Amino acid sequence: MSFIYGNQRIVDLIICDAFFPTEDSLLILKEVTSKFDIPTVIMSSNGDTRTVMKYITNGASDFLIKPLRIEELKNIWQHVFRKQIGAEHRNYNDAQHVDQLSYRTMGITKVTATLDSEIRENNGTVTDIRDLKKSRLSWTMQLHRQFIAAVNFLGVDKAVPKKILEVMKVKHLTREQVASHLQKYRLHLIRNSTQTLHKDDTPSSSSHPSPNESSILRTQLNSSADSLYIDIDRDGCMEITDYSLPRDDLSSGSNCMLGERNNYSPEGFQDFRWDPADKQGSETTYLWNFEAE
DNA sequence: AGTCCAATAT
DNA sequence: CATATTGGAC
Repeated sequence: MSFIYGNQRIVDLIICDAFFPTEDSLLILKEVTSKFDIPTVIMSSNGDTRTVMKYITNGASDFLIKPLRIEELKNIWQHVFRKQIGAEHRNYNDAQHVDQLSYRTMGITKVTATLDSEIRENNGTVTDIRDLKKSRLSWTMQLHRQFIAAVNFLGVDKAVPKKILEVMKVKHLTREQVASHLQKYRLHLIRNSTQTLHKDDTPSSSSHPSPNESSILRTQLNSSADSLYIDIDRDGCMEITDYSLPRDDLSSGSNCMLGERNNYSPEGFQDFRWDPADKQGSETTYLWNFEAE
């Protein structure tokens, strides 16, 4: 509170844990809202309605449930902006205005760290954190399933990134991402095909082919690649799903399917069951099968 | 030090 | 578009 009193002019937003160690966060919230009208965001691991209501009715601008995803923090500047609209009743369509506000909000981390007003100095320097840490699309089982369905729909030989993208109908998915996945998918097709075609060969060459061997096998395969047959996904799932992607600007990132890091098993695509030899015989349906004609 | 794999470069 | 390489997380 002493910091806020001393820096009220440069504090755009307050983020306060509900279980502040030494002070009652509710008291802080009440005092801030009564004296300063600084947007205050409360966060807590406890998100039950009564708790949230308690803080909202006492003036909290938002209530965030921990653990937080970066997507949830990304848009908290809106509370600062909303306050500005109410106070000034102008400029709310000015994109540059928004940028300035969000940049100032981004500086808060620095303020709390240094207890200093270095925000201005940062103004020209602050870069969007998305520029620093680009997230990667996580090909979840379901997304992969849709990918497979699209590929099978088009036919393996006709399945190219652009067409796959059209068939999949997944918002914000880029052609490049599909192309990358397709590349890996084909690689696994080839790998497994060579294993099957040479299953009677010496086990050493098929299980751990040398670089030379694999490239030879691969060229042999390329000629017959068109004859590879791939089963269509059993449920033919073509659900339309909205997957959020790195540069997406969702106001609520709660359903964001983009993981910070994918959760593939060490075996690579085992989670996708690329491997037809997967032996979990029960209800497991192979996403695809193939056979050399 | 090495693997994995989406992103990026060619 | 296909293929090769990179780079960041593990």
